[in-house]
Amino acid sequence: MRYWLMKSEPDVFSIEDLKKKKSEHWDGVRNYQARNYMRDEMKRGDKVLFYHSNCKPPGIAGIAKVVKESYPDHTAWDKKSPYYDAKSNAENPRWFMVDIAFVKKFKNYLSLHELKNIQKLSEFKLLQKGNRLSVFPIEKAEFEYLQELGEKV
DNA sequence: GCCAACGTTGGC
DNA sequence: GCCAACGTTGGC
Repeated sequence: MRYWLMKSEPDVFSIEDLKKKKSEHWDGVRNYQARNYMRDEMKRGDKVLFYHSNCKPPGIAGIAKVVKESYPDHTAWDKKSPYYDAKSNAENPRWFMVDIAFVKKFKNYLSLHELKNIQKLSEFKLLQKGNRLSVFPIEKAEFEYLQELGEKV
C-alpha cells in the first residue's frame, strides 16, 4: 500500500463535501506529473491525506482512500467544462483520474503553519519550497505520524 | 492583491 | 532544443 497527499481548494471541494458524497472522482488534474502518479501508481486501497489549499488557513483536513484506479478524465473532452482540453478525446485520452472515498475528518486540523514548526517534518515534501504539485506520494512514516497528530485532541 | 516558483507554449 | 513570454498555483 502506498500513501499520498492530494490538494483541494475547500471552496471548490472540501473534506466535508467528500464526507457528504462518500466518494468522488478526482477530475480536473491538468499537470503531467500529478497525472502520472494517478494513472500509473495509485492503487485501490491506498491512503490519502486530504489537504485544503488556497484557504485560511491551509492545512491537512483528514484522510481518504483510493476506491477506483485510474480511468480517463472525461471532463477534458466536455466543451462546457472548465477543464476542457481540445487535445484530449475519448480515443486518445490525455488526462486521467481516480475515485477516492471519505475515511475521516481529523479532530485536530493540521494547519500548514503548525506543520512548519515540527522538526520531524523538515523533509516533508508539502513543506518544501515551490511545491505546487496537487498529487504526490508521501512516506508511510509521515502518513502515520500525521494521522496520529490529526487524531489527537 | 502580490508575487515567487513553477509549468507550458510556440517562435526560431 | 533553446528560451522568452505567458499562465497557474498557492502562501502570505
